Amino acid sequence: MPAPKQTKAPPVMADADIAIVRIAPETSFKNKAYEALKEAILKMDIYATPEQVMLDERALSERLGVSRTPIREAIAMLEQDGFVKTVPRRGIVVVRRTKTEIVDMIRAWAALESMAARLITTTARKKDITALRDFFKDFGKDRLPQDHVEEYSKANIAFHQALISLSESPVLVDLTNDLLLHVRGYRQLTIGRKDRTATSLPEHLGIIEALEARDTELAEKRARDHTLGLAAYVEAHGQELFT
Amino acid sequence: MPAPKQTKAPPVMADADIAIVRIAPETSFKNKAYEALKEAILKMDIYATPEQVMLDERALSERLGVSRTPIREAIAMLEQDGFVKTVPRRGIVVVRRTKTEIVDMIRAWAALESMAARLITTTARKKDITALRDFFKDFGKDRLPQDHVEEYSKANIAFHQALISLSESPVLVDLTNDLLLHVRGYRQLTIGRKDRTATSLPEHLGIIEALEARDTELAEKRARDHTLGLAAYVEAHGQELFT
DNA sequence: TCCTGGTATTTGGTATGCCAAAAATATTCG
DNA sequence: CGAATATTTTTGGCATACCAAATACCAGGA
Repeated sequence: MPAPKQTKAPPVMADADIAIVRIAPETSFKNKAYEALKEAILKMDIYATPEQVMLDERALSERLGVSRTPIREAIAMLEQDGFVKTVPRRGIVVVRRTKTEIVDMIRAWAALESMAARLITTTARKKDITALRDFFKDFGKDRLPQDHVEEYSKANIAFHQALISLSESPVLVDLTNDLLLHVRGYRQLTIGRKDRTATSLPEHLGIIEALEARDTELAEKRARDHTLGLAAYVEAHGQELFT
Repeated sequence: MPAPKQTKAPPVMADADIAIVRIAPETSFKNKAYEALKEAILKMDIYATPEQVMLDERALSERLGVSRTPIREAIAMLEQDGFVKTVPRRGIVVVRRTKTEIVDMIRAWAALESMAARLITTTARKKDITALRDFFKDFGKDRLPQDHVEEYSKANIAFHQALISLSESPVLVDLTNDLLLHVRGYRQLTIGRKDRTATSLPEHLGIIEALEARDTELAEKRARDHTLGLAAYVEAHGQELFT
């Protein structure tokens, strides 16, 4: 790139790169509708309501103040995610997963997380690994997780997400987040259970130790077994939730 | 449920469940367009063309003989899959993955497949496991894979898909297939390489043996290492493909 | 010739309207 | 009264028209 001429030049764009990246294209209605509907679906306790939940395009478009077109596109996206299923001339139903499906998802999650653990042992910085302990700093002998289930549950999810992120693998992160969204509503009812919460913390610390020790095989195994334990728990005790 | 009256009843639906599930709702234009576009994208050699490939809604709608509406819904779905990315007022671009992304996907694939192997050792029937050998029955000492790369590549993919299916885990199957679609076009250029093909067959047989022996840990390890080997290979030798 | 404006065109985004199938409701007839 | 039937309403699918932003193109002037 040639140096700027020293003579008085006509007004040109300043040479210094002004910090203008690109005018942010304000998200389209389609994407706004997608986010809004996704959040609404995740928020509603789908497994608590007895009859199946239906969505109505026209009602939604009126509710969100946009036409049906962007709504329909958002629905199409949600259907790809597996959150809803549209039945022609019938309606749009919010998908309920069966217990078997949830267990299956948790197993896949275990697979992805154990791979993340494996990668972390070879690439992550010690500092970042140790930082994982912070998620549980509020819990200990004098403040047991099983006495603060709700709070621990949040820390738990945050820990797992941070763990996966340390792998620096966008694919693992994305896939896991997707799975977590499906399992989540469910977690509120099961993961928080006291009997499991008690064993959860030590297992988490065990994973962190293996990561710090750069023991690839052990870290993978502990991460896998921990989440598979959850799967087994749901399979054994989650019956009543899927009537 | 009350028992049917024994008196001569007026013509009603037969009691025996006739195997009619539901009149198949002939797929909508939206879904047809989705399948058509997906196939077209996968078929085109996206990594061979120098300039980025763009799609045009109007051209597509004319080409497929439908209006833009179902086309746009199909595009929205493909975008969820990560096959295309639409830029407002600019166009729809077919996404190119970088080498790093492909490697990342293969790692995730390895994670899922190793979990499948794990599950198979505890649930699959001996007969079905043994049947996996059939995919390679056309290859041997007198007919080396590296001399029939194209044919072996197909057998290879079929084997992996059959393997995952044996896990009887819909989630693992779906996630793996999705990943495979992204990696596939790529495989044509890399997996078929002679140097790797030579080691592939023995590794496959090793996996099958571990499955037959119901050795959970070993099967998992072999499945994982086999696919991670592919990831390492692409990472090391796939450079020239991503100019 | 080259730069500058301005104009026409392209392209995705959105709103509307109509259609047919399905469901819900009303009606008719034995 | 009850069941079969006709009618209305509901609902997703699709086509079309218009908009605004981004781009491409073109004419005029230094």
